[in-house]
Amino acid sequence: MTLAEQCRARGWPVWATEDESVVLVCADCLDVLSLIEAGSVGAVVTDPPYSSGGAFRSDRNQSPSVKYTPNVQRAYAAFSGDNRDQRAYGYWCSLWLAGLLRASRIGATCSMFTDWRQLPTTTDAMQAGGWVWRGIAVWNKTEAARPAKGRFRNQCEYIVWGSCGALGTEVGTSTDGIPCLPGLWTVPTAGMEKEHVAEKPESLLEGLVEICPPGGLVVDPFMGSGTTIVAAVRLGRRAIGVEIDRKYFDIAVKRVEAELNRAPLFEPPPAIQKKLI
Amino acid sequence: MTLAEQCRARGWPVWATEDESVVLVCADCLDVLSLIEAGSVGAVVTDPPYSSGGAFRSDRNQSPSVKYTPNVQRAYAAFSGDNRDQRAYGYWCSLWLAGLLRASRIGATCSMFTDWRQLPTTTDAMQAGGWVWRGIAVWNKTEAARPAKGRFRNQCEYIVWGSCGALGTEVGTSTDGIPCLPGLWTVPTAGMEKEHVAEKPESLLEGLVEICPPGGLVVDPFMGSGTTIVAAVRLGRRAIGVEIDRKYFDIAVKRVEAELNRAPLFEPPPAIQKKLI
DNA sequence: TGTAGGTATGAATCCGACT
DNA sequence: AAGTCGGATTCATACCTAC
Repeated sequence: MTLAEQCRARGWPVWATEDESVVLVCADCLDVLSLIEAGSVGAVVTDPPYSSGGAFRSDRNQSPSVKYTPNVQRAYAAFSGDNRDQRAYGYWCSLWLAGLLRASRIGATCSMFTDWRQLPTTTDAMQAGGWVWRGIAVWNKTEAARPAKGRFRNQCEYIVWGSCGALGTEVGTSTDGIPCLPGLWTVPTAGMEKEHVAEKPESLLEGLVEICPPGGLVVDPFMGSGTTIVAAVRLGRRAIGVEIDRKYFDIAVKRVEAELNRAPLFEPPPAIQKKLI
Repeated sequence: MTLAEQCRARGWPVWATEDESVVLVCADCLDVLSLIEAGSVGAVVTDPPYSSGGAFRSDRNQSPSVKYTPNVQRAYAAFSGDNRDQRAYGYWCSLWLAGLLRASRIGATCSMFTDWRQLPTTTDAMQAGGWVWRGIAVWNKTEAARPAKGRFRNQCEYIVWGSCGALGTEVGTSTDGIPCLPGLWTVPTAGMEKEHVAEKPESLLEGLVEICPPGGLVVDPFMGSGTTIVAAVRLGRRAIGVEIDRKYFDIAVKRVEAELNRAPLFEPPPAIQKKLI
């Protein structure tokens, strides 16, 4: 049984292309990961809920859109899984990271967003999940949440990345077709038409998806509104996306359908910026 | 007895201006910190040896210039204290960080360089030393990183920063005269005439020193070739620098003397770039 | 002044050979 | 032998030299 068939059999909403080169599932990722064929994944690219931004349980218990954007008029749907404390966040991350490792081939990579506050927890969790921690890439948002006198602006988010075992040396783990990738992207968020509080720019995700060999399988267990999957489709990678929240799942399906329906001859996708210093 | 007098009494090489607005000491910083007047420090800005760059003790035991720059024609003098494993590095950092906290006034800040590998250890050590961890600033070195196919370039180093208690709110901790500081600096190292393998660009340190209130006291317990002290002098801060290696201490003294002897009317220091996105 | 080509560089990393 | 050592190798970029 294919992944889509197994998920449908469990009663989860599923959207997939006919050849299942793209499969989107609405469910808890911890339930789905065990169904992915072992050794099939080429790259994990994901942006989990950070569970950051509050020292106390009551702060974290607020709905995320209230917590992160208190003065913003636009209302975002609440998203799930953003209410763990730092220790629990680490344990929880190591759970799904371990599940993804099982599904990954040797030499696959895992790239995962985090903010400054959760960065140490995230590197621990990645290693606890069995991945070899390889480094940190930086996303320069250019805008700080709150500029303040006498403080350095926290204007960056971070991408912690690692590999499933050796990188580009073992049989079948060639880096052919993968370029040298930048370690820093400067992509402003200003003026983005966001569907999700934490939505990332498409050009940023295109840069990250490039670490997956062409034609390889990209997995995003926290799909949100689907930016990672759109980028993967655009760059000719296969993709699996999982999202627990029905509202965001529906948004992601729409965006991925729209991307697949683009007529590439008349409206080619924007060139990926190779150099983004 | 003044700091310089106390250090001379212990037989350590000392260089100081007459008013002791700048004091440089050649000694182990752990021995010197307890002599600094409690509550006098406005900002710690430092770049300790990372003890990075190798999975095995034997790798770290190589001379730092072999470890970090094996193909390079030019040879740098060795520097001390670069051979601790990750746990020992954390303990050692927390020791001198605690010593600096005692010497700091409420609202003082500590900014400390680290690389990706030691970043989680560094944030732990800063908190263990009693500082309130406030964030991470980023130094984008641009071209300097070693590129590799299928990997994100490690082109950034990180500045972990924190405060001695409350920041800019308690009595006497005003942020008057301190601007909103950037959270990312893009400063290439290419073409730098370096005296030390790990020497940082002067403009970068000028940016960091700005977090100290004008006229305040900047301390660098790992002075190296003295870039932090030069930046502090240039921006009108008082400064204490400590360096254990005599060779680098002598270099630092020369650079600081040269900076103090500049005729500011005829050769003004380069304007500090306020905005370095 | 402009272009092309060669060289030096990087706060490493990897792997085979060895003890 | 849940190890250790040492030498080969990585490639985009800046800079230098030649034309």
